[in-house]
Amino acid sequence: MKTYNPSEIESKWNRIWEEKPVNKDDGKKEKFYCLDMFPYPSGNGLHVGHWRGYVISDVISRYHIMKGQYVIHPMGWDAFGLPAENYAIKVHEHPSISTEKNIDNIREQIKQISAVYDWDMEVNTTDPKFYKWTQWIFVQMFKKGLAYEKQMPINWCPSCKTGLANEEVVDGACERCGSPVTKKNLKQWMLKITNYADRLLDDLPNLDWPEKVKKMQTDWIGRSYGAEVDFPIDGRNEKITVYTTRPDTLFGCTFMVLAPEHEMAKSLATPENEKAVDDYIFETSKKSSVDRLQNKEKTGVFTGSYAINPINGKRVPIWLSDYVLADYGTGAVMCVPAHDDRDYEFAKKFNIPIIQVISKNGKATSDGRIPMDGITPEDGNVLPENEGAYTAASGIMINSGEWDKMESSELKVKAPEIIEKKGLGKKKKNYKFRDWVFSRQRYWGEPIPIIHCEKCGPVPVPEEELPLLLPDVDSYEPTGTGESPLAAMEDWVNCKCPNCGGPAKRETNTMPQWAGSSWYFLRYVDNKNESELVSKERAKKYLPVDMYVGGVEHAVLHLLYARFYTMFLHDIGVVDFDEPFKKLFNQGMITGKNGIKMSKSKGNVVSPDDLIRDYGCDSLRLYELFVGPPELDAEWDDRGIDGVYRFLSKLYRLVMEEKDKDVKETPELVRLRHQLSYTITSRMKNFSLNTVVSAFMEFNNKFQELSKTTGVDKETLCTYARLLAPFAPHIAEELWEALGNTNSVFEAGWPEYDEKLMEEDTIEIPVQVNGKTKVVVTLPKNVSKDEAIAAGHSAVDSKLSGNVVKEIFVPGRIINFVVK
RNA sequence: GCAGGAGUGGCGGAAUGGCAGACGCAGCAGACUCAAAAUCUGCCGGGGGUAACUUCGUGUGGGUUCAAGUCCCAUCUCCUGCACCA
Repeated sequence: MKTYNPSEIESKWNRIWEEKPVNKDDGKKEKFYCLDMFPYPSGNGLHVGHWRGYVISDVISRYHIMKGQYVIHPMGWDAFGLPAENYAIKVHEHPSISTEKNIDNIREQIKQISAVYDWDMEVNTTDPKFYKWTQWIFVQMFKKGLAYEKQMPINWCPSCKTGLANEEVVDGACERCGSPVTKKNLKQWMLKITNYADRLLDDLPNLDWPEKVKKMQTDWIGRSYGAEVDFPIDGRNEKITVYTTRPDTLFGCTFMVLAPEHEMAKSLATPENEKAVDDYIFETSKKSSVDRLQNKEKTGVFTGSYAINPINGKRVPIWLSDYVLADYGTGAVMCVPAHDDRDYEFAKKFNIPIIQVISKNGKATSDGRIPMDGITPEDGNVLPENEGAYTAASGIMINSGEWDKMESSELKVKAPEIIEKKGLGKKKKNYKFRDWVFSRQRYWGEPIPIIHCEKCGPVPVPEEELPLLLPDVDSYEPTGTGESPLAAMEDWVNCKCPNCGGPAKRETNTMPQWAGSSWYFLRYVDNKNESELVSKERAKKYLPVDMYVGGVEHAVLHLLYARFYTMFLHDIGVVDFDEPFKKLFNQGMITGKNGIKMSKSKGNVVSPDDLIRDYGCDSLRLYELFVGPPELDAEWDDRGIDGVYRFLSKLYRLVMEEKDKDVKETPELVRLRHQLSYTITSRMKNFSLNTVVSAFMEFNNKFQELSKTTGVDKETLCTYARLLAPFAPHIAEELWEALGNTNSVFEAGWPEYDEKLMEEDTIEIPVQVNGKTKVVVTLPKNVSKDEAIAAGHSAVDSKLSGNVVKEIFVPGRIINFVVK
């Protein structure tokens, strides 16, 4: 008897599939686009954690092939960017060489998964034929005014020696290397992603994405509604505009705080406060953003100047404090200590009056006047009833002049308009997120296709001259000066203005890694097109992506950028949809022991190579699924793979023993067959891939038992092979062939099931006494209540002590006697 | 602080309100073997009992229900994300 030999079976079927692909577009099939987040070709190669997402997406792809669809399942390389360049520097090899080597290496590793990738569709972001279009998109954005230059302090990673987008800064540190991020004043190319803020937000509810990711994008964009209010400066013909989401509390404003970076900060200082103000501004400028974030203890300095609250004409002191952010809103806030935690803390620390303007329980405080510790109460100076600020917008307005007795929640909505009508300010919508800093001062990226002309300003490289090739340089290491290594290449930098022909200089910054990944998924389906990014016809036929599988780490970076790019390409007529990914699935991470992330430095990386050699690809695929629910993190344990290997060995032996026996099908076998199809199909639909594997094992155990008695019929074994095909494709093909079939199992279609044929004649029903199961009885499936109760009594009467006060029978479920 | 997720045997994990621990790993005992590996069979949450059986048991405390891992209220711990955004 032949035993299961995975390496023999797998190389055989890999060869056959190479010659006769199982996934074909006959022009009639419905398409299904199943996409993986493409990897950057790191020098370390793949570990079992990388496999997980690829196995999941391949199972989905093969399932859809079995369902009769044409599946677009491509793979490519996100090969520009910092990781690739840092690796090249480390191994002293030009990034173009090291990247190519790494791609060749990873491609071979990915092929070991035996996924149905269509390698004719492969893309590589560093291929000039690809980045021609990355540059083309930038030029289109420039023409539409969405790409613009700005001199400003940006996030700077001193270790990577480049500017970073806000999205790339996590807790004040570089997302890549973890170094604390500093500020550097640089002239930058920016993309006006904020123009798309509302669309990026408002589309989210329609996407079939994990709620977590939608929430992260919502928070990141951070839209808020409120008002800008103008506060005249006392004794000067100037004003300060503040942004507030709580204009309803305007009467409670007792001071104002400006960010130390605010342009008026210095000029507001009165002579006697000048030194303190200067010192404070200087101290703040020295702090890193990490320090500023971590130290939540309020600090501040009084400028000596006052502003006039326009609603009631009261003078309020103007302070500076670093808890106000310069780049959000107007960089100045009105402070209502009674109804804002931060303002409350600040007021307490610096003894500023606190005036309550919302009564929580709908009543004004009884006497309305409670003196505050250490200060003399001014007229109308009231403390909140309890410790701390009352921040909810619900309750009745008090101490608020004409607004008294109004409901706070209603006023909050109406106030911006009231303020606008009174000419005190205007309605305003604000966003937390900023335009996208798009320049990188590094070598290994797409050159930004812009020429700077003294006369004409920035001029795009003419489209027919694209791609603008990344020139070969002697030294590609980052300079750290804020200039790209390209700046040193005078021959390349100096050029003629395409507009006026005069002397001009090329832009020397490159694009961020995200540039290519923001649109690569569009290119797969038309990757050889030299005249268009993607043809209308192919875009219509194959796009957008139906299922996107990848890690959650890209929730606000890649996924937000890709949506922005797609919306833009929609707007200029390249594609006719504006959301790229209909459905998103985030697989959990595979970690080493104790949940520690797999990394070379930790020495806990598990390579798939040895496992494939010892157990085969099918076993590893199954174990990647069996290790736990696909959306949760899972700890890798090498020993677990023995279980799935034993399962496949037993299954193989079963089929080899049963196939020539000519076993007649029995009602039990028919029932099991349909139950199997039903179980696998429904678990597949629920995405419960770990329990799919359990179900295969369970049914295999049942069939092992039956093989000792009635045997297992061919039809049932064939059904098993078809169901197994998306999960363990090689052995499924082998068994399918052994069972006498001459076509591929992937041409056999996904097995249907008939719920009627799944039903058993008898059912097992637990008999409970006071909810505790005492015994299980077997009854006919359509048993009546009376018969069931009678059967229940005869089964447990000997154990009943006391009177039965209630008899419960739930058909097919339970018999329960309530006894007193 | 806010939001989301999780808490079940030695371990990974199963359970449309209806037999808690499926399936697998590890472990124990046995069979085969000169022996080992592989394979096969049985056992495998805690307490009590030779056993039939009994009792407790899904982070903790309450509640709803004939019946709760599952629903409700409160609470603790861990993980993830966001965090002075006015």
